[in-house]
Order: sequence, then C-alpha cells, then structure tokens
Amino acid sequence: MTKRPDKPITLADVARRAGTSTAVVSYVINNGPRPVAAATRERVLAAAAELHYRPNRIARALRSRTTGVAGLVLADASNPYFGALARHIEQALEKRDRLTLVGNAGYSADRQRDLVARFLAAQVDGLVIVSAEEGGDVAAQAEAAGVSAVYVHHGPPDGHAPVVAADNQTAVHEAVAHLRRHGHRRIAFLAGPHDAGPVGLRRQAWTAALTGDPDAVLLRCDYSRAAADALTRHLIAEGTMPRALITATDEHATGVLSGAWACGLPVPDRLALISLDGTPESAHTAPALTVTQQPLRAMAEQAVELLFGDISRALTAHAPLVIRRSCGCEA
Amino acid sequence: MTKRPDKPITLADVARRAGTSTAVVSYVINNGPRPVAAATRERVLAAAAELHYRPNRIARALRSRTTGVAGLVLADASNPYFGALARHIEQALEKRDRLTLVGNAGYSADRQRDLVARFLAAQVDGLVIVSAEEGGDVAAQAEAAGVSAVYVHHGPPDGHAPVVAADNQTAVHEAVAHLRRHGHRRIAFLAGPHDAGPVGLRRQAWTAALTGDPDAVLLRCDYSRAAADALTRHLIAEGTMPRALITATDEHATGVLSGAWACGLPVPDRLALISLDGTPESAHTAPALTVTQQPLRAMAEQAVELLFGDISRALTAHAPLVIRRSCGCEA
DNA sequence: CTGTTAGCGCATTCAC
DNA sequence: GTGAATGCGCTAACAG
Repeated sequence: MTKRPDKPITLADVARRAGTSTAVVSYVINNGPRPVAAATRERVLAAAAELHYRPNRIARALRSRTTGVAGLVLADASNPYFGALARHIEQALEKRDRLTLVGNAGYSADRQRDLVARFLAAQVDGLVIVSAEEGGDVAAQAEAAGVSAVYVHHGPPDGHAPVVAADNQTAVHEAVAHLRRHGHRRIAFLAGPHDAGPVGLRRQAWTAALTGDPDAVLLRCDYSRAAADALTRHLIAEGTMPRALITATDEHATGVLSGAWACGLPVPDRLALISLDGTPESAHTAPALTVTQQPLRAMAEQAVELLFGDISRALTAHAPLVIRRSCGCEA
Repeated sequence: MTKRPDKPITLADVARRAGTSTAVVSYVINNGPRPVAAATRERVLAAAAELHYRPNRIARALRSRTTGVAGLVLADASNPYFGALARHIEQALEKRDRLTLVGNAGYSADRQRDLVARFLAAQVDGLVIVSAEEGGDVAAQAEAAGVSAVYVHHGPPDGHAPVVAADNQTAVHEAVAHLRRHGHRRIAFLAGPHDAGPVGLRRQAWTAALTGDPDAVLLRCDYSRAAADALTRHLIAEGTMPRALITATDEHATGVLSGAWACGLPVPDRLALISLDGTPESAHTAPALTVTQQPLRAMAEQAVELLFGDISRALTAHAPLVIRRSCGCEA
C-alpha cells in the first residue's frame, strides 16, 4: 500500500463538502469580516476538520498583500552575541504571530544589500537588521519598497529608521569607574580593527573617560576569539600586557582569557578585565566575566514593537554593570 | 515633497512599457522556458531596469508551487553548537538559492510540531530539523504534506527521513583511549538528565568502552553551562570530583571549566577533560578544550544536499580528536 | 518567435 | 445571511 501524498485541500474543497460557497468558508476561517450563522459555521468547521484543511499562506499573502513573515538580517549567527539576539527576536516575532526569514550577511555591505533585496522580493512585512559596523542604509532600501525596518545594535549614522541599542557611553563609564575603584589608573581598551559602529562609540567613551591619562593604551584586533587570544599572547611575551583592560566585546574577552591562561598570567590577579556585551555565556567563563550587561530580550522586544506595534521611537537601553570575578572582586 | 511609496511594479507594467505581452517578459526574466528574440529581449530588459522591476516571489510561488524557501527548526539558536550548525545550514541553503525560515522549538515536542505546521502552511520546499532529543517524528508530518525533510544531529528512533549525524561511537572511543594514554583508569562521563538522542548514544559508547571499570562514575545534569558549573562546584566541595572526565557537550565542558576555576581546581593538572561536540569556541577556552570535532559545515552541506540534491543516503560523519590542552597534553 | 489566456488559492465586492 | 464573480502577480498551455 503506497501512501498517496495527499494533495492539498483548498477552500473550495471545504466549501463543497459543507455545501456552501468559498466565501462563507473564508468568513468562518478568519472570523470575519462578516458574520456567519451558527449552524453553517458548524458545518464548515466540521468539514474543514474532516478534510484536515490547512490554509495556504502563499495564496492568502498574494491576495491580502501581507505575508506574516519578517526578515532578520544578521552579521553572523555563530557569534553568541548575535545568536542570543536572534533567538530573542525570533521569539518576539512569534509572539506577534510572524514567521522569521533569516540570513547571515557576514560583515559585507554587498551581501547585506543583496539579502535585503531577496527578503523584499519575498514580500516580508518588516525587516530587523542586526548588523555590525559596515553596511549602508539598507533600511532606506526597504522603505523605498514600502516596508518598515528597524536596526538593532547598530544603525548607520545618517539613517532614518529607528535604532535599538544599548547606552554604550554610560556602560563604558561605569566600567572605567569600577576599575578605578579597584585602584587601577592605567586602563587599556581592546577595540575592533577600526572605529565604527557601537564599538567605535565605546572606544570614544573610553577616551573621554580617560582624560586623566593621555598615555592610556588602545589595543585593536579583529572581532574574534582567535585574534584576541593571539594578541594577548603576543603582549604577554613582549612584556607589555596592561594590568587593567576593558574589552569591547565578549568574544574579545573570551580570547583574552584563553591567551592569558595559556601564558600563565592569572586573571584577575595580574589582569583585571571587564567586557562590554554581557552575553549569557560571560557568566560561565574561567574566571566569570564582569560585564556591562545589555538587556538583549528587552531590546529584541522593543525592536519588533517598533515594527509592528504602537511605539515609534527607540529608547536606548541601559546596560548595568554585573560584577563577577574577572575585575578582581570576590563575587 | 512627500516621497510616494512607489507602488510595486508588476510584469504587466513592464510588458506595457516594452510593448510586448506579459508572457514574453516572464520568459526573459526567467531565461526560459522559451527563447526570445534578442531585440525584444533588450527592450524588455531596458523596460524592467527603468521601472526597477522586482519579481514578486509570492505570486511566483502560488503559480509554480515552489517557494524557494526552506524551513529550519532548531532547538535553541543561542546554544553555540546549534548556532554554528544553523549558520552553516543557512549558507548551504543560500548556495542552492533558497531562503531560510527559522524557528526555535526550545526543547518541547509540542512547539516543534507547531512550528513545522506553520512552516508547512508557508509552503516551504523542504525542512531541516536540528532537534535535541525530544520531539516526535515531525518529518512524517512533513512527508504527509509532500515536502521532504532531513534530520541533523538527531533523528527519532523509528523515523524514515534521513539523519545526518556524527559517529558518536568512534568519537567516544577515541576520547577514552586518549585519556587512557594519559594514564587515567577511572574516566567519568557527564551526560544529560536522561539517556536520549545523541547524548544517550555517547553515554552508551562510554559504558561499552569502560567494561574494564564497572565503577566508572556517571554524572548527569541539564544541558547548560550553569548546571555543569554548579555540579562541578558541588563535587569539588564534596571531594568526589573525578580526575578524568568526558563531557557530552561543549556547554557542559565550559561549565565544568568555570566551576573548576572558581574552586581553584587546576585543569588539566587535577582534572583531565575532553568534550564531544567540538564547536569553534572550544579552541579558545581557558584552558583550550581537547575535543572530538564534528564537521559541522560538511554535515550542513550534506543535509541540504539530501533535501535538494542528488544524494539520498546520509553518511555518518567522523569526528576526529583534536588535541589541545584540557586533556593534559602540552599542545 | 510572440501574443492571449486560464488559472494557482484565497479574500472580498457585488448582487441576491 | 449567503453565493457568484473578480483579481492579487505570475507561469505555462494554447494559439497564431
């Protein structure tokens, strides 16, 4: 006995079975826009159930010009910061009964633009863009097509679309202040390869906070554990490793921890460390990282609220200092 | 001057502008299925460019009964193992010119089933299921609707859909053998809360490999860094921490590292550790983890090959031992 | 080689 | 309260 791949049931099938028209079936399936007599309603529901009717969202989308799908463009889902954000965004979208079309743009503006074009062709109802520093104003692309877009984590300098981001300024100041309370006066900063996006802001805030120390060391490396690991080993070998360090991202911090361990440099005893993302993983490194913790879930929820809800302006989120072990506290 | 939200350009618009029929426009846009005279072709292309024509994939999908979208159901994108897998799957799908609809099912069978139903309603062309241990045979659900599905990492025991997974058996044996080479005879194992899925297989392989030591310690905790961290602290406080340990997942290993650090237990000197996932992050922990490394990219590619390509049977992938520091080697 | 036309499955307007 | 009919944008079968 071969199982015949049940050919899809349509509205018309249900209508025929229930002895009504397709219009009536549509009304009961969607609870409107017009009322249906209770008796007919029952018949329709019964017929639909018996036939295992499943509305075809594609057909519905073509007709109603709304797909119930949102696009999520990500720099890199395998980076835990973006990964956690992605999960929360997907969840928030689901709460609003939207499906999520996802794409990784890497760190290329071209790929980002291309991805957005494809999402637009797929008629997404809205776009959430979680990009790293690079990439033009793709939200403008979307708006030209009549679909709204929101940036999370980072938006282009001259963009018109709302940006949901953490308060980098305050976060950095709190980190610096805390390290000072530990008695540190030379506080280094590990940034990305160049100043741009949120990390650029963080770097600037650090510079501003350190007017007292014009010789403060600025370190730079790629956004990867491997790069931070290698840099750390290099600095330790050279004898120029700072005693207090703020890393721009948790990936950086993790790499630093790994490099320091490999060289036998104890953290926090010989290196006090604070990181600025505050991903969930930062709580379970060795040692646990003191971080400024971004409210990722709240940010995700605000983003989809901005897209499909009532609010229209983004609030920058406070990233409170979470004290653990890497700064030198006994937490 | 208000920017009028350019109302979408349709095939008909282009046809009118080019002075041809919609059919011809369709043929040049899709390069087929019928040839078009070079001259007409040029006119059409010009018209399309001037109007900034963008094909509407929804309409195309309704007509051609193929959406160019695949569904990816994930247990939890914020788990690095699944996150990395997701990224590779998305990439492989893109290579085949498919968009990715993603959803997190958590660890609930109900949510998984629901997600699959929604994807099916969205008329996905195929389904990749990266589930944890729980969840019925959702691939059967898909097949009943005529769409093919593939499991990655784990498939139900009695399932009919192909399963792309690593060779857990061999991986565990290699890990045990390596720890023995280090002189360890009591080799503990940290598994999930109960035996199921791939971790269940790993646990069994460990038991099989340790017939020489009937007293080998089996540890269990939830799949989270936090749980492994807490368990480790508890065991150390109790004085029952093993000297050699294989963890079922990298999340477990990371938690163990964190807990051990917090209690001042040196790894690898007082605890030799090998983990079994081999996520990219395992290379930059403190200390770096010795792992059996699953070929995530290859697995992802095989999965989409299975869905949309020629091959029809899944090969289980070898997860080679990657020696780093946590086992006690000087790597 | 090109034009005309009939639906894909559904929501909705118009008649009743 | 209900049914018939129209069309969303596109592809493909059918004419020329």
